[in-house]
Amino acid sequence: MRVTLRDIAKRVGLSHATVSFVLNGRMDVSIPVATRERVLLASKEMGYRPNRAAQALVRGRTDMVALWLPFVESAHYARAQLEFAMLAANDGFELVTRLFDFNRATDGHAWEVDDWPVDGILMLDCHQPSTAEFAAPTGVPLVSLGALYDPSYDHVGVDVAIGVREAMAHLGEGGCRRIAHLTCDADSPSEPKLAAYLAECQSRSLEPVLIPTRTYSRSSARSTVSEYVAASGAPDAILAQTDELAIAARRSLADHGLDVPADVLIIGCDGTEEGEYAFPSVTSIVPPESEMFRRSWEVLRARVAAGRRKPTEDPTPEQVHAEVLSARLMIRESSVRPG
Amino acid sequence: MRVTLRDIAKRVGLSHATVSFVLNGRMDVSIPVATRERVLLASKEMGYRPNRAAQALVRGRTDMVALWLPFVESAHYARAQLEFAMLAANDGFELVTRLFDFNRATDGHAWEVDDWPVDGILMLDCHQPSTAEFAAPTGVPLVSLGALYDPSYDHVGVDVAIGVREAMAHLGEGGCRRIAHLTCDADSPSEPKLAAYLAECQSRSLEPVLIPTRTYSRSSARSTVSEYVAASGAPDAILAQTDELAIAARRSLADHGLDVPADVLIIGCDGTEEGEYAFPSVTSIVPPESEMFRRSWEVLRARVAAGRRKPTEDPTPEQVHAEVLSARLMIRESSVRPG
DNA sequence: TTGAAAGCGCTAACAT
DNA sequence: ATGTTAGCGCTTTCAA
Repeated sequence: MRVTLRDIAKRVGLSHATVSFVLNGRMDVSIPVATRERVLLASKEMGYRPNRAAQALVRGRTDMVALWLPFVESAHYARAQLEFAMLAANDGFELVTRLFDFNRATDGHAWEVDDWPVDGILMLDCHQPSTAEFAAPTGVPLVSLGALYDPSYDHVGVDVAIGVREAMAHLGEGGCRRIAHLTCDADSPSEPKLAAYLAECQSRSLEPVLIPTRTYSRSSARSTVSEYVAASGAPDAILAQTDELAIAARRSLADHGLDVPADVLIIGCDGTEEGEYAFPSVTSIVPPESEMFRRSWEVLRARVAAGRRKPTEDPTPEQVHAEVLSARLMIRESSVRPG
Repeated sequence: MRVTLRDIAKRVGLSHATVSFVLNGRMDVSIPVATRERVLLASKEMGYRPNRAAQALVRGRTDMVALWLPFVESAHYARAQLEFAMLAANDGFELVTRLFDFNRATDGHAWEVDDWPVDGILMLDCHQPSTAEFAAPTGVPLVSLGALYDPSYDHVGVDVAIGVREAMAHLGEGGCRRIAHLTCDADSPSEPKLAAYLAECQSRSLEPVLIPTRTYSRSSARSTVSEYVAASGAPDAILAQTDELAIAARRSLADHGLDVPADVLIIGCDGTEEGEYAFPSVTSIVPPESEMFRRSWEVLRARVAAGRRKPTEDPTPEQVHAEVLSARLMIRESSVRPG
């Protein structure tokens, strides 16, 4: 059986309450240093581990925070997970990653339903009609982040419009007129990259060309691009929704005997290492990842801490933290005509 | 305040115990269908959510399982996480991913210490002296998996030796004599790929050449390979510990004006999509990922379920589940001389 | 300075 | 068929 507070109390001849105070380092209760040390020692010797469930039950919090991610395998999200895991751990929280499968969630399939409660939620690129209804009712602090953020919550968003503008200008300078957008959200005109692309087409008097892929997988993008090229010939350039998609497009073009960047220019998004090390290296619209993660965590941490204050203290009026960073174009080989 | 069992009980005029039985679907207690329905309805109407902490406290389990991963950003691990998240969810468990930072852990820094207890642990590629001491004492069912598995636990390991042999033979047929191994574990002769490589060198009378990179990052591999090539010239082929490292090596060779596969052949490991879509596509030693994940989960699930049986029932003798799958060579462009 | 006792929300044995 | 009751391990008043 596991060591409990009472076991320690018995060993040192104190009440379990006293032991609890000592172990929680509560200096507001005056307990002789000697006693404290005896308790600490015994606790160490007996290998005491607090029962987290019992603590959570009585404290009303779990010291866990959730990271919501789209159900997509991507280096961008893997990176987020690593960074947030460290940030959270530094502040005594454990991070649990939850993959938000929109296709299922929108079925009314109560996805979040059985998960452990968390003290805070980080939502990365999760802004869908269905998202909010899972988060809102719980009253848990929530920070929305990424290019697809929800401005009605605290957010540290990313504005991709600038990056897209730079990309389109860059491609224009490269002599491209027929610039296609490879996207998995062709039917969601509010998707930020798509919206920015369409706006740019308009302002530059270009005909929008959408290549709609069914999923975010490379294989899906490859076949979609392939079909498009077979049917309509290659565009001058492809602006892809992610680096992975851009790389898949590059492969697809190669299947058709077309070279990048000699025949077609390509630009991706997210600034992944995969893109950086690809051949040719992929020009990308890159968000300030680290800053976004760091800022988001700071905001969430503050909210969670505030949630812990006694109701009496300074109930500042609820105000949404609104912060938007910019994604900028990083030019690499895939968008620069050789020679 | 959140709805509790007692609230429901009050509403329907029953005791909270009865409500608990109904909500837990316990058919061994005979309760009229009509009553059951009243309870269920009230529970739904009132939006009842069980308090997970209270349940965990009294049940002695959390319905969470942990996935331990090396603290490395890799598509292979991202994939594992996705698959296990689904498998676990299907059986009513929540998956929490824990990144095992060996460098810190070995400091005696009690890493696992403050995390939530879990009902089971999946350890992927985590076999280090320090690993076991975190897992063993808890008595939690544990399945070790991956190429770096711990045979003293239940395991669904992967034998890379066959794949490495195939790779070396393949390179030999390609006329390679000087085959270098790019690895992050140059000083751990027990690391499976390294061990297999060394054994193959011996049996094929080749001089082993190690290119030891400091971390699993592409940038580290790139500079290490670069230094090696600058100092000793390019080898005939490079066998890399991971696909990511292989791709970094390819970039590094390009930095030196060398082509793959014309000048140098390259083989990676893990069979990632990144490798499949790279230019040239990367020949890889690929483990049967899906099968490994599926089998591991089945083993763990069985152990967890067994842990729940009443002590009286059939205490089968403890026996380690030992299963080892084989990683095989998948030949793609990077290891085939053109023309 | 310390201890007794209540109770967090739930489960499960034991009564009725 | 349903209610009563005793905890699970911990935090936190309130007394002593």
